[in-house]
Amino acid sequence: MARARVLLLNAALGPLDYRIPHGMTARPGSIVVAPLGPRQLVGVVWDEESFPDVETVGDNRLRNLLEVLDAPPLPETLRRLIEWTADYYLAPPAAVLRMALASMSALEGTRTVIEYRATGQLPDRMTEQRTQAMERIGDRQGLVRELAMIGGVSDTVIRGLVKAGAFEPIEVSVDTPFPEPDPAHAPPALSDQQMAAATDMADAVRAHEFAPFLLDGVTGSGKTEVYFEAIAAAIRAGKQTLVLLPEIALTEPFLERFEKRFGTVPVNWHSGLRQSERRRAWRAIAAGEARVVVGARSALFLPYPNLGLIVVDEAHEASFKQEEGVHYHARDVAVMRGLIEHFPVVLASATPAIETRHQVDLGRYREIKLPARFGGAQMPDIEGINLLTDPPERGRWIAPPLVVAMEEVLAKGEQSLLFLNRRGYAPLTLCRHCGYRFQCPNCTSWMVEHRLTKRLACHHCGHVIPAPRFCPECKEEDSLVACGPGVERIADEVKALWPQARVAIATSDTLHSPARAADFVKSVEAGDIDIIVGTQLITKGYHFPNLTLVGVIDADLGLEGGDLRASERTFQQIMQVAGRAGRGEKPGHVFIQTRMPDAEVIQALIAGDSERFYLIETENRRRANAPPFGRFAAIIISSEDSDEAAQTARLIGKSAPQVEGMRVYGPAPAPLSVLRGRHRHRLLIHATRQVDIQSVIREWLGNLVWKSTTRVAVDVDPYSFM
DNA sequence: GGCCCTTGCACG
DNA sequence: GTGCAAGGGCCT
Repeated sequence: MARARVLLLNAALGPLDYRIPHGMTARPGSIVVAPLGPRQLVGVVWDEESFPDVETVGDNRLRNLLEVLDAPPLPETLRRLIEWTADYYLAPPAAVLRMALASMSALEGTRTVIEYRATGQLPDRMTEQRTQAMERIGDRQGLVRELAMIGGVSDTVIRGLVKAGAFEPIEVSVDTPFPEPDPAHAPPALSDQQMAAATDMADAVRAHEFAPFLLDGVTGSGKTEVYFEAIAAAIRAGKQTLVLLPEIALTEPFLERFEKRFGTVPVNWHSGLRQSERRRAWRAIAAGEARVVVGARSALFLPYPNLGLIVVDEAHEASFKQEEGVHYHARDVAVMRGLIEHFPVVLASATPAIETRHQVDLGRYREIKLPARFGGAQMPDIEGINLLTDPPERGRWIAPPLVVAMEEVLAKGEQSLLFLNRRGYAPLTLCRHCGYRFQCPNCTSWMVEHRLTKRLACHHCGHVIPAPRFCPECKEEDSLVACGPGVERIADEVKALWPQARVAIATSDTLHSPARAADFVKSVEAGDIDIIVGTQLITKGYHFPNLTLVGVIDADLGLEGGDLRASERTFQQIMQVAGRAGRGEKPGHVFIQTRMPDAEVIQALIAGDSERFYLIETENRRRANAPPFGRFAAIIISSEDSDEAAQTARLIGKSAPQVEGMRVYGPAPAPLSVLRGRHRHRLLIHATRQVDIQSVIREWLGNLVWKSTTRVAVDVDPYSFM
């Protein structure tokens, strides 16, 4: 009898065995519908040998599979990638599988609609309406609704014409094919070095072999142009390419550049797609018809049958690490996909992660360094402003030297950018009278004032309240004060200093849609903006030739958390934002405001010496046995019930195994001790590379039981320690 | 005795 | 995840 082991889309469930009924063809990878109790679930037929520990049940207990869905089976290599990801990140395989089957409607098979077009035959009876409709429509084809619109008549007129034989129905797939990018559309003129780099990558694409690259070069050195040539090689070789971007805000400029080079935009994949767009993209990807896909990290697990290249742009970005559900790092899984499927993976970054640099040092990744173009933009001068000796006035945040520099730039008709990685007006609101502080009811965090929308908002759970007029505690009016700066407050300060200056705020609040982002870019390019105040959103991707001054309002902000990547993150962020200055003909200047002018990061930034920073930081990591030399994992226990969470945390802490080379810290209440109404506790596990940390944790937690209302999540290679 | 709510477990 | 059956408490 034919059996199938099926991984169902249910994270709580391991693989289950089913009978393949007579006449049904189902093999590993087939996407099927299976009965589970009274319900029906989608799943994928899996390889028998993948789960040796699963107990097999007798034939008599098997139920029949109900259906094989009309979608291409999941490729064998993708099944291996799903297993690896589940194993490495200690996640249920079904939770990883869900990311591959990211569109339920795409699994329902080809969907068609009926469109109509003129037959050339005239109806027996003509009316004024019919004549008008037929004239206006001509030989166009469309849905009844569309044709009625074009013809300027009602649906009934069109239906009458169909009945009379003047229009005929045509069955059309709702999923119209995507246009194919043309590698010969507009090849760029590359420098010798760029050409050599592009050739290296293209060779690897054609050789069909695993080859990780670090494509390293300052902003403006042409990284995109170079990897575009690798993409061109993949298209010519009939392979699919995936380009991963760290955030949706960067897709718009990317699409534009891509279209200039290849004559059409690539297939776009992100969480904001509508169901119909998602379905169309998924089917094109799974059919191998989508040649180039650009997307957020969730595009990584889609079932490309024929992937030949992955590019991870801005590969150092922490947003590639997923912090919910399956805690995977898209950069690392991308490299694994390249290894399993034998193709090159390009990590592009002007400020590579320490982990990535280390792989280069070990000889595992090939580094391709692009020098800045001769005669082109150069890295700007970087200067520190010591806030201890040169402070701004009370209640102001722009120090006098920066004010002077901005004044000059403004007078020359050039543009400035002030960088502060804090949305809103002020991060904390308190009552001067009684000391009350506005805190989120669901999270351990302050409510951030947004003066533009007249609200207070929690940046963790999205809770908002209207801006209060009096203190809810002591009822005193006019007693509320804003503490600390956000970008809106900096913008106010700018307006107070230069009332005539045109100021734009660039954050995810103001540039929430691609259209808004495009408008913003246009108005800056057109010279309609003098001063931009922005968060990390504007640290990458954009290129404004007339922008010659960058001011970092608070360089110490990123160092406050004190986690292991604080220095690195600060360095990368400030290098990225500094790269916005002087990208055209004119030289740029960068001012970094700091209370710690002697900190290594700040010194390295001012010296413009990234090599020195990498050396020092790598050495610090080596000494602390931090990644990439040692490893971390976190166990996060959360529950709506505070005692229950604490109790489970203690239980897990008490049961910690003694392992050579491994230390367990905690449990302790998480820094964000309440998040979205759940009380959280954390344990941190620090181990040497020799420890098989996943196996240890699997065994450790596998022996314990806790209430089903308590969630225990494992974060392997954590980026957030909150 | 009957009813409701909570809890635990199976689901192939 | 969800449906169901078992167990315990409490009302009639």
